[in-house]
Amino acid sequence: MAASHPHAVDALLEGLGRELDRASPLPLYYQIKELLRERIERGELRPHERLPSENELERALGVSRMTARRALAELETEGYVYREQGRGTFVAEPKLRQSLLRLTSFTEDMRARGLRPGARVLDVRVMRDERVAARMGLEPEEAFVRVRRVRLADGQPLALETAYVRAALCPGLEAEDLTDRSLYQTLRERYKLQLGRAEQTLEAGAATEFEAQVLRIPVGQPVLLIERLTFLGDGRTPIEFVRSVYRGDRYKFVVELRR
Amino acid sequence: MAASHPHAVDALLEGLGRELDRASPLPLYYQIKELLRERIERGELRPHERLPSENELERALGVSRMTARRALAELETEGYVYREQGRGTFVAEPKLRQSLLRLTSFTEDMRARGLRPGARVLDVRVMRDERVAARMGLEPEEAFVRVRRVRLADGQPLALETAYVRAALCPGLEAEDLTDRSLYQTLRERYKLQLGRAEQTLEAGAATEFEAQVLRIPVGQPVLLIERLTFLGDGRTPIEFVRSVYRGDRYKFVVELRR
DNA sequence: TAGTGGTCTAGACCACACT
DNA sequence: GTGTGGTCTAGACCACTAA
Repeated sequence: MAASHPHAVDALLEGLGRELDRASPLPLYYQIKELLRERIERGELRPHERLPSENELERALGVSRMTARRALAELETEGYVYREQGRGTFVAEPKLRQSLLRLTSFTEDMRARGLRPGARVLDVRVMRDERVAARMGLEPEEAFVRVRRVRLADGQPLALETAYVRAALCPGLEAEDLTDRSLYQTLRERYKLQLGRAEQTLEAGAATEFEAQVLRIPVGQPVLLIERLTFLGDGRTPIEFVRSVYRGDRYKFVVELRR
Repeated sequence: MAASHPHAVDALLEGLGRELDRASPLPLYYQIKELLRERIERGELRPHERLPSENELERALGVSRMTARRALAELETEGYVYREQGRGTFVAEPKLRQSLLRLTSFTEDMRARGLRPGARVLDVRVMRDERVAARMGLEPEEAFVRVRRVRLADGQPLALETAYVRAALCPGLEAEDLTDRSLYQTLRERYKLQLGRAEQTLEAGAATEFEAQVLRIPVGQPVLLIERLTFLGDGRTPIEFVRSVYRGDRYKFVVELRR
């Protein structure tokens, strides 16, 4: 009984016991995992607070140790908790969870960095592009809305962004004003398009004359080239291909890798 | 007995049985997983080829089903195999494996790309570095083993890699020959250090004189700078800080973003 | 019907941390 | 010493797939 709040775990276990549904088709380990995850995300369990041990879950919920163990082990691989042999299972820092690879828009990315996002539209047109279509696994005749914008951070040019969005999935997008607006937010709110996953590549390059002019840097300066192929919620339908050119001196890409 | 090559699985099981070491301190499930993973990465098991079933592993290796199961289940979460109820366990497409965001060594990264990894050691020393220590959240007096290597892909220089490993956690590392050897594998197998997660940043830069000479490119050419802070399995104990400089014309970083 | 993976139980021994 | 997580065993029943 080493916890600072002796009754905290007991109260938690009681709640879990009430919510666990043995008649449900959902596996027991999954139900336990989800119940714990909800409490962590709602902040009812604070970072570094101890979760029930395998033994406590076993007794309180009437499940075997392997079932309790699986719930805790999956929470660990998903980054919600960390486990220490001989000590227990504890809620992980939210920072670590957030920095997991999430599909974010430029707007969200800048806000997370404490910068004011912006966008200046250079060009919007409906067009075809065989290479982009091939990259997305589509027919060469596929029509795209191409949106070319300068992305700003606190008013300063940070990136040149060229997005190719499938015209068939968002009719009329070319008429939208995308100045200082998130494209992803527009797709979500106006066209009800839920984004799922994206395949992204990053490489180093040197600024071309056009890029240098737009980004206000000398020709040949290092730039970070980022290409992203985004899919809808089903994980298979491509929706957009984006090529972005970031100033190398002002932008750093951050990822969190696991296992 | 539905396999197209009825004896393929039998031969595989025989090999596994010989390599499994019950006296090893490494867990059985881990050994089985690694042996299968090696065969997949070496291409001995082709995509969509069936792996031994849990039952077959159980009988051939003399382990319990849960142990065999855990090896296969972890291969699944790591993207190496897919499992279908009632059918079996099969080797996944390499493309899907690569795009998953995993904490991989240079060695694993190159193998996944179908290239032969290598390493030429430039310098190994035990030293202090206040800035690196601060970056890792350690006392300024902390001692590191600094390993500076040229990383090769198919024999060609691809990156300059400088790793700072905490000397206290791997005594004698400076005496190891890390030529053409994975540092992570050495940490895992010789020092029993399990890596957990890593925080990584990527940015674009221009090659310095030294980097250009080592990578055999002109000074000022674009390079991809990757810094990685790696933690042990507990997710909180820092173990190494690595700064890598990749040739911009030959290396592309791939990530898969979700949600 | 036989084989597969998915879930679950009820034990066991171990290394490790705390006190 | 007690409690924790890490590994492992030897069973069980189920849903699903394929012959």
